Amino acid sequence: MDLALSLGETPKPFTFLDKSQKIAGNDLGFCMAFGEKSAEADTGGKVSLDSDLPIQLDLLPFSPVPRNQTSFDKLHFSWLNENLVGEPGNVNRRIGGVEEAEEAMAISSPNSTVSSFQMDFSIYRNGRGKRDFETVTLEGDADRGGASSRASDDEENSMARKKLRLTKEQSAFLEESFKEQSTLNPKQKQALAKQLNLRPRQVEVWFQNRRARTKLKQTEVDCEYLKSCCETLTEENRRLQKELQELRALKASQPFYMQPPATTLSMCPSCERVSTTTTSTAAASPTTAIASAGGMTPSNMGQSLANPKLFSFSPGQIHAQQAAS
DNA sequence: AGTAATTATAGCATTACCTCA
DNA sequence: GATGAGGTAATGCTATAATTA
Repeated sequence: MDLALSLGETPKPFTFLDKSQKIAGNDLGFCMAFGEKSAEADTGGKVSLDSDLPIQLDLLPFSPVPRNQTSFDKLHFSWLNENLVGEPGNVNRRIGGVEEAEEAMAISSPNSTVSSFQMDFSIYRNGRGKRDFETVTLEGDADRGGASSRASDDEENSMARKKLRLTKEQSAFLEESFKEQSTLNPKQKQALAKQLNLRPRQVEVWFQNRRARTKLKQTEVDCEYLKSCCETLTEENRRLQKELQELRALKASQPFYMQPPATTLSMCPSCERVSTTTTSTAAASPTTAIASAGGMTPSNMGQSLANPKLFSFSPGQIHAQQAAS
């Protein structure tokens, strides 16, 4: 049994003879052809495909990509740069005129069973040619985001939660898009989904997960930075304690040595330079001195480490100031 | 103008699936 | 072949903002 699928305004005759060339080519995903044996649709809307059923899926590209382009760095994410509906934090759901028609095509009406159902056809193979996940999902459920864009309860019950694996090309394309913009407005999402032959919800989820990964990575980096700061300060504290001990020992051995007045360090908020004021009470410890120099208490020093600006003077500076006084 | 309802989306935590050692 | 760990797609929930009636 041959099954031909054509998604687009101008269905073209299916030329299965061309499929190998189309697959072999590097043009991304607007025409997919697979040699499979048979298709059985179950009531859940899934179709499992066997090995020699010829299927061609033609999709009209949202923004045409030249056929001779072979690397993603040549791709233009024109849709990312357009002044499209909806800014982050200002989601515009009003679509008018041509855009509305276009959107209506992309977002199919849940009630329409004829022209507006969205077909999501996904066949993925891993590197060894093994079939990872194959479904053909016929869904009248448009992407809405949130619960209603997910499979209906019936579909949910009838089909187990399958995990698709994005192809390398899809992942790379999504990565490139993410580099340009970490969030998508609805139209960009639609366009990307169309280009990658994914459901908009999948694109949305991918971006959400990608943002989460980025944040996690950043947290790890921050953690490492704070750790190194902590180590540096611990080492510096150790050094200053040692120095203090030496000074005390020196003082004990030379009781008639002129004792300098105790100093308190303070930082000028404008120039961020450390200045000293002579007081009658000595700083309890070098750590206290450092903390007071930054307008901090030792207990909140840790928080300030995250912001180097707040702790932008080196212990050496303090030392020099003390020596100068 | 103020308000409640609706809708879309982001963030987050978690689950479930898949791959690989 | 079984298994555990890690990666990640998907889900569920909450909070927030924009829009509409």
